[in-house]
Amino acid sequence: MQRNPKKPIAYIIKLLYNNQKHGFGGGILLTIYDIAKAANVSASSVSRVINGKSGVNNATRQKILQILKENNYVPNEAARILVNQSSRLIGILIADIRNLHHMEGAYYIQSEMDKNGYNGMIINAGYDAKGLAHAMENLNQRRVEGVVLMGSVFQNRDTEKAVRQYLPEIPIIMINGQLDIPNCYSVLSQEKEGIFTCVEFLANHGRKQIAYITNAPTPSNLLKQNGFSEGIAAQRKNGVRGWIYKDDRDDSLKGGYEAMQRALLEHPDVDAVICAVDLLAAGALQALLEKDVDVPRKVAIIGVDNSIYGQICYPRLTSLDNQIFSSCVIGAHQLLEFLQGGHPARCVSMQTVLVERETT
Amino acid sequence: MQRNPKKPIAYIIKLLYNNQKHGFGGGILLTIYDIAKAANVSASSVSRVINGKSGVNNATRQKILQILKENNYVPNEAARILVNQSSRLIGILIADIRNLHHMEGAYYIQSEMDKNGYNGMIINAGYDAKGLAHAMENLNQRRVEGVVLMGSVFQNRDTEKAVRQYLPEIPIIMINGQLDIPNCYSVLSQEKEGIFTCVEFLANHGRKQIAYITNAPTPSNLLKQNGFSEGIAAQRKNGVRGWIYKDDRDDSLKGGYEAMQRALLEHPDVDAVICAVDLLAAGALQALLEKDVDVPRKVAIIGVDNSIYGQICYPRLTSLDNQIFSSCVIGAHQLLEFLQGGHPARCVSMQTVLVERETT
DNA sequence: AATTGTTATGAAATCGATTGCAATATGTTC
DNA sequence: GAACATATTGCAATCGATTTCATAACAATT
Repeated sequence: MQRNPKKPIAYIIKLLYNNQKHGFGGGILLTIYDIAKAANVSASSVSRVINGKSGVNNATRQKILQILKENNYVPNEAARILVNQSSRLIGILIADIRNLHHMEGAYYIQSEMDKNGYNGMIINAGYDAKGLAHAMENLNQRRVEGVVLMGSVFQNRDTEKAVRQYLPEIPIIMINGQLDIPNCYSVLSQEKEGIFTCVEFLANHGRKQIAYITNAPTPSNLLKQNGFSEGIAAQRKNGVRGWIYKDDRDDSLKGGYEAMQRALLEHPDVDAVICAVDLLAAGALQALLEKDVDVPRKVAIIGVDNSIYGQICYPRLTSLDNQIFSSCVIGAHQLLEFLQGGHPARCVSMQTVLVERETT
Repeated sequence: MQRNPKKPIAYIIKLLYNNQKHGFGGGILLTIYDIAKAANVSASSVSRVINGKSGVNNATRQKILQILKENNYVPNEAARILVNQSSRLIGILIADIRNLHHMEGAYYIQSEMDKNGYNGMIINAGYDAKGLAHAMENLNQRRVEGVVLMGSVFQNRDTEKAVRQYLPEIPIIMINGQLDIPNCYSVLSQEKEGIFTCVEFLANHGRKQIAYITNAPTPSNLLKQNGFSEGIAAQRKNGVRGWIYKDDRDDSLKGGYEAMQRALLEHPDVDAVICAVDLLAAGALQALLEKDVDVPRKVAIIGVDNSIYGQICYPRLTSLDNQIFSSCVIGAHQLLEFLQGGHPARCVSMQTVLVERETT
């Protein structure tokens, strides 16, 4: 073992000349000037080395490189952003970051952007216009170069207004929704068609009395509901009937539970249920199990999202997968293409997939 | 309605003098110089108004205020960070942002910091040392003023090394874990004691053959496991026996399921199961239901975290609540106290609470 | 009217990194 | 050895905001 390990040169310098010009302030965070002084060169050369640019003698470069490493130099991002006029930061807006499905999306977006040298900042925007505006102002302040809106909750006038006010000219990617503003690109999940085929699927398996349970009337939920109505209409000739139950509360699990109770009361012969999200379906399942209704023999259930929630249920939930992974990867690539000066597709549609498990 | 709404003054100026000194570059983002020019004052005065400082004539202040508002001015955060030598940013490190329990913690931390004028940046660090170091370098680059480590996965030498290397001097808050470095504060959940009392609880309800299912050997999981062992030891006099099952895979649901199957095979008389996390318990419950074992009559189950997962299960899961909400609020306040120059408690312990539902 | 005190205002330096341009040093060719 | 080309290097301006200090303007006091 070495007795007297070499002390970082610039660190010592930092301690000695503690009140000179250029970055000898408090703390032990070094600036390129500290490094330059230690290497007996100018800050320009240090900068060139850091950024891997040519125009530095190889011997000098190696020396600077070593001092950078020895002293664990990390550039000041704020200074870089300021001079480069580019933050390489994008915002990922989520109404509630405790929503598992949306965080999964954020994860994919973030890792995709990361691979391309961008940082993704996850922001909890909340559900109201005020929180949204506040979040967008924050993102503007940070000079983000793009924003991803996660989920159709953001498809509304308030968002359009806030975007126009705080983030004009910046590319917006919307996962599962559309906004009528310039530079907005979107990935849409064909949930309406998906629910339509769910009805078809159930009808083909002999189900005739189908309930549909939905919660907050987000654009996505309204689309799905339409898909249900149209699906029922298409199956009417086969004697299929349908009813819609709404329960617009925060707790979807309880919402599904109580909606199902109502459905059983009003239509005891119901033999299938489609729920707008898995959590509603989990609640509905509980209501059925509580009444000792045989699932799927007597009543079939289908949820949406193909989330872990459905796999926790027992019997395990059949669910319509809206391909959040693919949607987000595509969304991230739309954004990257735009940032690189290209012209991404305005809107990409994703087919849904019915994942059959034990409740159908 | 007004016919000719006043065009924002500074915006027009921006368009006219598009290549002057000071901030007339591309885009339509205004600088204080733009505002200053529009108001016929100096940038100093604009800055003073923006920051609500005294030393500006009231008439001038009102004029500047109006122009700021009209033009939707938002300050450049990078420039502010640079000159103020303060980012008012903290990092929230999470191994996997798709982990619901940890994101819930992040949510509480973020909103608590938000109330106090700090921004919380959520970073997905991954489970390996390389990802961790990368995350910390990133946070250093952004000059964060504090870091919250979410969960005991970060209680290890790699983290200590990475902190020392990239974030020396910066306060670290660890939720449910401890680190042997300066300026590290922590909130510990007394999970060991909690599991101990779970064993006691089960024994008091006449359970004699208790299985314990655990997954990845994180410090928290090891503690809980010790709590189980000690609990069993304490109940041995009452004829209670216990067995530990480990299943160290990514998919906890499946892990719990298969561990339970093994337990049933090796010890058919098992009459209670404690699982290190709710998701394991959900899997274990499925294995029991599949074998038509009566829960809780024949076998009782207890999980840990009191998460939504447990409420999706049917019967609904009894779970040991480790008070993530309170832990995070306390952690955030430790951080805030430190940042305000105070001396927060080095370590706060949180009592756990057994939330009884239908599996006991 | 002269002096002092107070308020309002702007010029200039600063934060840390990048980069165009000028200056210097080195190498090449005839 | 002179003229020219090329490779290194550093100075200084720049990004946008904040803040100190000096000056100007004005009111109050004797």
